[in-house]
Amino acid sequence: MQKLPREFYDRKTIMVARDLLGKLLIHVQGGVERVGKIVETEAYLGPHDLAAHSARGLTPRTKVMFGLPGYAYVYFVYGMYFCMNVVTEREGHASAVLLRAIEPVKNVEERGCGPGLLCRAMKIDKSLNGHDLLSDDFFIAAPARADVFQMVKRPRIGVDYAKHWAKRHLRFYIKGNACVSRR
DNA sequence: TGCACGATGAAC
DNA sequence: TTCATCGTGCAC
Repeated sequence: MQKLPREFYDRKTIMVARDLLGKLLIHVQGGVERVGKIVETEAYLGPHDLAAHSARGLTPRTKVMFGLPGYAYVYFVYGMYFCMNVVTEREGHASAVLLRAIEPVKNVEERGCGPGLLCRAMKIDKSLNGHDLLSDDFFIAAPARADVFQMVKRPRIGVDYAKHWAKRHLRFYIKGNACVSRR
């Protein structure tokens, strides 16, 4: 299991979003190592992308998105869920990849289908906002044996307000995966 | 200082 | 289609 290097994140956001499929998200908390396989992602390209939070500019909330690649951007939505992103590209580019679903691999008791449930299952909350994903307690790694799969591209979920940006196929998932069979 | 609205999920 | 629930951003 190889931890992804900084250079992995310092690339085109769409490439990062595609390449994150099949990778392992690891969160070690209180001596418990939880592992989930990433099966669905969405790319948010930067301030010019009207669906991205960074389109609102640099604010206390989006600060992490404007920072270095390879850091976690965790935010609170709808008064009850957390969503986790991975910051991509150079500092100031303000782009990120939203992790939308994981498949439980180890020590994950709940299903992680959907960005809110993913965070709940992996015990990810606001305290991990701005956390370096090259750390030893919260990171992403390539599995020892990469599985073969087909990738599907679709429009992103819940961003209808973003005009033409809502139509672009910036959502990626592993074909046939149980988590993303609907919508 | 107030308020409309979410990168959601579950129920109906 | 509706609702739970509250932080964020922007209007005033």
